[in-house]
Amino acid sequence: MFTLSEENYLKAIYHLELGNDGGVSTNAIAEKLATKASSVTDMVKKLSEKEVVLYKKYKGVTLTILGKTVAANVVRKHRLWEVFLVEKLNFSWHEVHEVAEQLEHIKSAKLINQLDRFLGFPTHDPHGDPIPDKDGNLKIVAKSLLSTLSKNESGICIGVDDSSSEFLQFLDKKGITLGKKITILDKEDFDDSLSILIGDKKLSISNKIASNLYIRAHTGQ
Amino acid sequence: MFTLSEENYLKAIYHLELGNDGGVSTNAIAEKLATKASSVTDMVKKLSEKEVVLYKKYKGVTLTILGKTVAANVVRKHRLWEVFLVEKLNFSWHEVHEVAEQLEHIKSAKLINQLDRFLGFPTHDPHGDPIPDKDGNLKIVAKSLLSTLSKNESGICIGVDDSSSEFLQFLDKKGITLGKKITILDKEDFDDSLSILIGDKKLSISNKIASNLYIRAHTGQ
DNA sequence: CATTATTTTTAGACTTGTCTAAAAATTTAT
DNA sequence: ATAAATTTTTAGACAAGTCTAAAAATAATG
Repeated sequence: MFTLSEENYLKAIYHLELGNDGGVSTNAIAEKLATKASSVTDMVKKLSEKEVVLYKKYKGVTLTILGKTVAANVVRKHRLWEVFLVEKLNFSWHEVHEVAEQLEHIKSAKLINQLDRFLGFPTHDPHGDPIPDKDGNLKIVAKSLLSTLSKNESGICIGVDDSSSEFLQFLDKKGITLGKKITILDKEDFDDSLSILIGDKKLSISNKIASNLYIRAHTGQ
Repeated sequence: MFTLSEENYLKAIYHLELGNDGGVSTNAIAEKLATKASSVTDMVKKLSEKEVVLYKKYKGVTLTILGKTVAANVVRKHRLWEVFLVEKLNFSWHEVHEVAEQLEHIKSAKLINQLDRFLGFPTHDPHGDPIPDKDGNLKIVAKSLLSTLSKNESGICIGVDDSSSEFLQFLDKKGITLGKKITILDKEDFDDSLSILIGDKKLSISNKIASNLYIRAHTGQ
């Protein structure tokens, strides 16, 4: 069994490992968890004894198979709860993270299995991130940043890179939500801003926005 | 804001105050929380400084108005989550307590308000206990123990006194659930056991069982 | 390759919540 | 009402998780 703190460390390492290949540095973990490197060192030793991470002094940290399973399970719970909050309790996608951070630590296998069933076995959370299955595996969907599409190409909005509350609220305001079809009408060379068609609305968005929106190729009409 | 531990102390004191009138003793709290009296003394001092309890050395503890509100809110969350688990996630009534003990500490006003709405504003949890409203008030329903009814009287089963997992599973096995009509067919003098009619089934139950089942008077047919 | 600069670890301290053992207060009983 | 029993509090210690400041290791630079 793992404490709340241990689970948060495992989750942080899990996310960092997906980004960088290879070991994760003490400092990177400290930054992610808004704590101090010295605290990370202490905790990492503990996790190493519990055999959920591999740790060599000064050499960074890697999750073991067990560690990865534990971490993925926390992520699974987080994302399932996010779906619940949005679909059943009418939360907006920018409101769910904070609450899910708490709910992800509730310990009950039956709870999470039944929740999964109750929600209809969703595969993605409200930000488009994949939900790991019971064994911790996640289905990777080929996705590209909207900013990489060319003029007249189109795709389905399937996720965000930056899931900060501010960005999500901005998207809400613009009417950009998951599942919508987006077509590039034009690209401005001097600032890389885009003119897009979303639904039946024409919008102009900056490159910064386009670099935080994930698109699945839209085959056919 | 209150820590998990503080909330558990407040909840314990809240429940103990409903039983005994007057101040609650250190020992009673210690027993309820399976901790030591010395730990209770420490915590009670802290709660006193936070102005949620009144505390005089050697004289026991009472909740302040604020303390009662906080405690009732934890109870409210506990019971709403129990309803959720039973109604939406197909938990049995004997399985919900442990999980609700965790869920009751999740902090989000919106979460609990939306959950309340999602569940249709329930007034009682799966064991028949009343759910405090947002202000901490609870509707007391007149109830009697089944063991106090006389021959040929009947009533609706509305709650249990002992909500241990064992007792609840026993009731499940016998087909005794909330909302069912129970009629006393006969009372045995020598052991106070009862012969009852529940639904269309005849059962014989001991006095111990009958002293743990709450009944609402059944007016009319 | 020697010297900075950076990263990481160690050492010691602090907080929260708990415990044991002993002291103090209260209650019960003779 | 005084002695005995019980309850409650105090004092000191411990574990988990964190912090600061200093030391050690690694990486970067001339």
